[in-house]
Amino acid sequence: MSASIKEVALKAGVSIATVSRVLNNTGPVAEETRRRIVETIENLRYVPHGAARSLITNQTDTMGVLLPDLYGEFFSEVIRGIDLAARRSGYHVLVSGFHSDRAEIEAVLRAMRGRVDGLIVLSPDVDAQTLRRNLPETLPVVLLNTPVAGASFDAIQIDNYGGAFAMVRHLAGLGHRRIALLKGPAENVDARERLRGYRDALCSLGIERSEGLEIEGDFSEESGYRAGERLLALAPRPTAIFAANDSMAIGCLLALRAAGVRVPGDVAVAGFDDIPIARYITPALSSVHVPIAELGTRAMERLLHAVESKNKHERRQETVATRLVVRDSCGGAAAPVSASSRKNEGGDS
Amino acid sequence: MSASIKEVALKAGVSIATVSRVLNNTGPVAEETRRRIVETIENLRYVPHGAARSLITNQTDTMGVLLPDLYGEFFSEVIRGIDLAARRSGYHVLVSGFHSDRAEIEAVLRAMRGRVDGLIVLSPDVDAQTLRRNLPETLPVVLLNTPVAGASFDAIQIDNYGGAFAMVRHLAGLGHRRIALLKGPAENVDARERLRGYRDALCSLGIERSEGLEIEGDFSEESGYRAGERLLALAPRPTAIFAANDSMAIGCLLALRAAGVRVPGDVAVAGFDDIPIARYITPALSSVHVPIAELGTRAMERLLHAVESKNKHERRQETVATRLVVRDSCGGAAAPVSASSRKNEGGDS
DNA sequence: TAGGCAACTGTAAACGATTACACTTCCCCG
DNA sequence: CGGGGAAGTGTAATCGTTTACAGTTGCCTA
Repeated sequence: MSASIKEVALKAGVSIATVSRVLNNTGPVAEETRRRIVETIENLRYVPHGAARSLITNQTDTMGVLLPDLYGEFFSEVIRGIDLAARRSGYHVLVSGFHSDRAEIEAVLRAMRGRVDGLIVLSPDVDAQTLRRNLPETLPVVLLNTPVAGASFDAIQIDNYGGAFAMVRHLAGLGHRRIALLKGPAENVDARERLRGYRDALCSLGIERSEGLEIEGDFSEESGYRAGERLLALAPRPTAIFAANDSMAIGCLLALRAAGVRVPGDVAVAGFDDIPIARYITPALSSVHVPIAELGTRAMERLLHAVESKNKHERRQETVATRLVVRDSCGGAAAPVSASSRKNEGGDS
Repeated sequence: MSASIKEVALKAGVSIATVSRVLNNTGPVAEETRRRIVETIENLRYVPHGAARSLITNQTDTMGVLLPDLYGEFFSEVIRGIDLAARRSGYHVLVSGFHSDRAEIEAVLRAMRGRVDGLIVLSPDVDAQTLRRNLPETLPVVLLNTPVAGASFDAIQIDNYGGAFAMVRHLAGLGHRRIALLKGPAENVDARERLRGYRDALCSLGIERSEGLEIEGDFSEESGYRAGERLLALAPRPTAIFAANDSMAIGCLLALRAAGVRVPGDVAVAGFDDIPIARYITPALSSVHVPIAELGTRAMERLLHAVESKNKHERRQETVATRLVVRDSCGGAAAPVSASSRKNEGGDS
């Protein structure tokens, strides 16, 4: 294996304590000695052993990230944001991704001991109990887009509510009154919040809500297609369709196209997430932009703060603002509009 | 902090050695004693300390992944493949992503000591020298899509050559003779190999190559757009355009659309990578599909093998096959065709 | 000139595990 | 009845660091 501090000390004719001192710039070392040691270190290409250091300092300079079984752009963007913030502060990132069942998550959670200084958990499936039970109490944790209520964890979330609210009001502003909603899975928080935003927006506009205009979906493109077909069969057709995510919006768009319905001429369509494809599909899809990387960055910054304060800081729930992106599919103007910027501090859910 | 093995030993009334034995199932332990220890472990919610264990066993159960500044789907897919294979064998994954300059890469490489058992490097910018100089010789390394020639490293690559070759022959099979190539950056290996495949395919078809039909590009959508404009201005227009990646193909498509040129009616267009957008753009883009996740999986499997054999195994260069995906943009048939499956063992480049 | 303080350095005890080795028992077999 | 081997357990060294503590200088000041 590669050289240890002992060998460096030997070759430089000093004790390991002195080597350690120049390594960490702690305590005084004579200039001449320092020079000799630095030189030896370079000759031997010595690098301190991470694990050994961790053992004594009780810190690993590593942050863990726990992800669900997650596809595509969202995943990479969130990691990008996390890694960026982490590296800026000299931390490494240990990812553990693509988990499905709970036993697996528990195993991974436990395996984190002695490996990370903090943890970001992004998982709709995990409950606060499971977390607390499988982690040392002193380990700082930040929940990312994870539905754990209560003030016991730091948490960062997308402003689903505000985004949906803004989009519906935008559609209404274009003159639409019969606005359908393509719902996401009922157990998904994002979906629930978007639904809430939709309903409240209608309410705020004085438009009466109709059960028939809320169609079931599961966030998949296919469910969007089927929903599109069902919406077309409706007695008074909706004039606008708001899908709770872009995949469904695209599926819906395809169904409309197949049926010969013009978008936005006959029906306006909008999505949520602003995935890259949204810009390219014809017609270009209006959507609610979610700053995914920022989500990651914010979570990591929060975590860094938690680590610094030794987890004794005040817990906080943050919401990351979304942004309306208006394109061809809803026939509106072209300028992006700020959608929301709620920031909810303190511990209430 | 959480309990240590010492506390477990104390509470269970045994020595730490015995606890360690039941932990790792090494050596004999009386049934009654084992029961008592297991119980104590669960009561105390004891989990072995990763760093401490690493120190003595000299293994971390973690694999490092070094990535360049990389966007989107490719990134997440490759990580997915890597993580999948890693977890299957009980390893964790330490990512370090989004590096740009070399000094940074060196720093990260060194920081890996004592943190990982092996390393996957995915970086067009790093040379073999830099790698060897900053890593312990005993550390297994697998290069992923990284242009390091020679037999000194394990390496996995995409079959860029075969994919490009197949696509050009497919276009020719549709009757095209003037096939333009939209090149990628000259310093990029992927781009170079695709260029080589293009040229060789033309040659194999007895079509004479024309300098004018090879247009510069840098893999960006914008450069694709500009290239599209230039191609339209050409005296005898090409009847088909093969872009070295999908982003450029899409840019090109937009340029053609803006100019009122019909695709595939007037000009056929094809790309490379088969990014998700390819399916959705109108007309749907023919492309060469790259199994990105498989790339990651294969790299990790190779790495696991290297770790098992203590890095004393035979080095090997592998190539992952690509697959032709024919869609509307080139006006051909609809059935996917196997493009290539070279596998090149042993050490020559 | 003695005492004290600063600068520099070394010794040794941690950190939390694994594991070689040695030590009891106990049982079995000749 | 004695010797040997297996089973069960403990002691202590070890991994590569950091760091409290103590020791040695040398210089300054009273």
